[in-house]
Amino acid sequence: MEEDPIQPESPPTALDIVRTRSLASLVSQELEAMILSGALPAGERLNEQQLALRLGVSRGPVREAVRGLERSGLVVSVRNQGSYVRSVSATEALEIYDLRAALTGLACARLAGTATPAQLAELGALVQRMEAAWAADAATEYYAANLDFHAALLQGGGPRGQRLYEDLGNELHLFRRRALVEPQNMRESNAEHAAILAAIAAGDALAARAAGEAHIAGGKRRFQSTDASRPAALAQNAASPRRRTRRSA
Amino acid sequence: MEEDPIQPESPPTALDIVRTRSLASLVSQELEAMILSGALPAGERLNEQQLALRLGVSRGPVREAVRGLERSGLVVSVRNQGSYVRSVSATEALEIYDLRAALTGLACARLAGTATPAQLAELGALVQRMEAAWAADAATEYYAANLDFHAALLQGGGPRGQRLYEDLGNELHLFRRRALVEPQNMRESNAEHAAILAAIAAGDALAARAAGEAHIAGGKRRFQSTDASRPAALAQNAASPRRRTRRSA
DNA sequence: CTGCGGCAAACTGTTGACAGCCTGCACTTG
DNA sequence: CAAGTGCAGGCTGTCAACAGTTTGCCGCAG
Repeated sequence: MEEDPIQPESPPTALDIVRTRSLASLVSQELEAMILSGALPAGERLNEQQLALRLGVSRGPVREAVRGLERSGLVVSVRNQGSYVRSVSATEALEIYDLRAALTGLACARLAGTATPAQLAELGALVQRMEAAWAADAATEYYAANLDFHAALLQGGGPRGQRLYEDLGNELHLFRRRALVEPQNMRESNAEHAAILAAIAAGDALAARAAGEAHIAGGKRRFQSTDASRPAALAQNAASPRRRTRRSA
Repeated sequence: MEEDPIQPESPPTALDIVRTRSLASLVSQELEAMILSGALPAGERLNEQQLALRLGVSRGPVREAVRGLERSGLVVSVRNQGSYVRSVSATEALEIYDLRAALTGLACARLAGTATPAQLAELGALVQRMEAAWAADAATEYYAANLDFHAALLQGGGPRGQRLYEDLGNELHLFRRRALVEPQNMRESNAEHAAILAAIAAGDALAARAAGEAHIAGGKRRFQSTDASRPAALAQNAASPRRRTRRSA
């Protein structure tokens, strides 16, 4: 045996990753990270052989990955013309907020009936972490804790809804790299978090749902007031897949 | 020229489809139809070269299509082992019902504020069509009209939510080919349709939302009472991707 | 100077082929 | 007779190459 099957290796950091994940899935993961990090901005053309060369693989896996990303809404493709990082319009962004509100409300309502003490403690710790981040004016820390909080919320709602929520969040990232978290917004947002947690802890499904929806609606409002209504951002982000532009090598 | 570009051919039934759609997208469409029609039942293994041979294409487009279907939740893949039509468990099916309820409620609420007379007329016509189908005991006719009704509902909610709803509906089809529409259920279901329409026509967003959610919840209840709670169906549909089974050609 | 037509480069779409892995059967051995 | 082992077959994962199309540029005519 080349590997001892008895002792469990907790860190999957080995080349047995290669044994379980296909190249296409790894490329997909990498491309998704590139898109969400902004390395591949919205509207950017995806050159297959260039990506293949850069990632050290053939064009086959790249094409498969792109096809998957197309289905998940991060990429749009036109035959014989190429694939482009999807541009999300302002109206689409607003709709996505509504969808996320509905999903969050559902998850909160369910969580109000099924939450374990451990889950409540976890949510409470995250709220405190965000409170501390606000006090320290640590935007990135707040951002991370906020992501965790929402993930924990959705985790209680069900696996399918969780994946849906993540996908929608990714699409939103295409419009604006990161939601602007101003100090005032942080405070307001975290107050809503606390309200959600309180309703869940009280076991009040209706109130939890309303609080969850109100929180996302608040995020939508904050988003609108800072960015979306500006025509500049609108015009910039509503750009359709433009004509191919020859790259100078 | 082999084709006159002046006169607009309303039916796109030509081989210029080949000029706009890639083989991979056509294969994806075909596979999706096969899965939803039951020609490829849940748990079925997808043999790439067999599918390629059957569809008259190479394995490349088939692989790309399968990758897309994997992202949309219809297929699961295991490296070096193959792809399988996804099996949806009973609990997942119930969660999907909840998600669809939230989406439908959202669409109804928005529609209550934005519905045009034409949209209202269309919805009313569909309700009448279903009423007639119920009177004639025409299950398939009712089924089709029901699909149209919900599509029209979601269309008013936004394009993104519509696609989401369709995807979730497809996943539900994986659990049970078609929701059993018994005469009693048809009557009950269509009464809920009428309630939705009334709330939308009245412009009452809250009532419309509640009616929309109640309708899907009713469908979930009807689904549970007829099928899901039966342990047989549960065991059959919860099957995981099983070991490869050699096919006798 | 402007509009048009042809040409060449690049890129996508598709195919066929090769290597590695898993599976299942048959044989051997205790 | 049961359990383990070697072997052949099939299938997936990946790659390299070919054909078709689109695109951008250059030259030419008006």
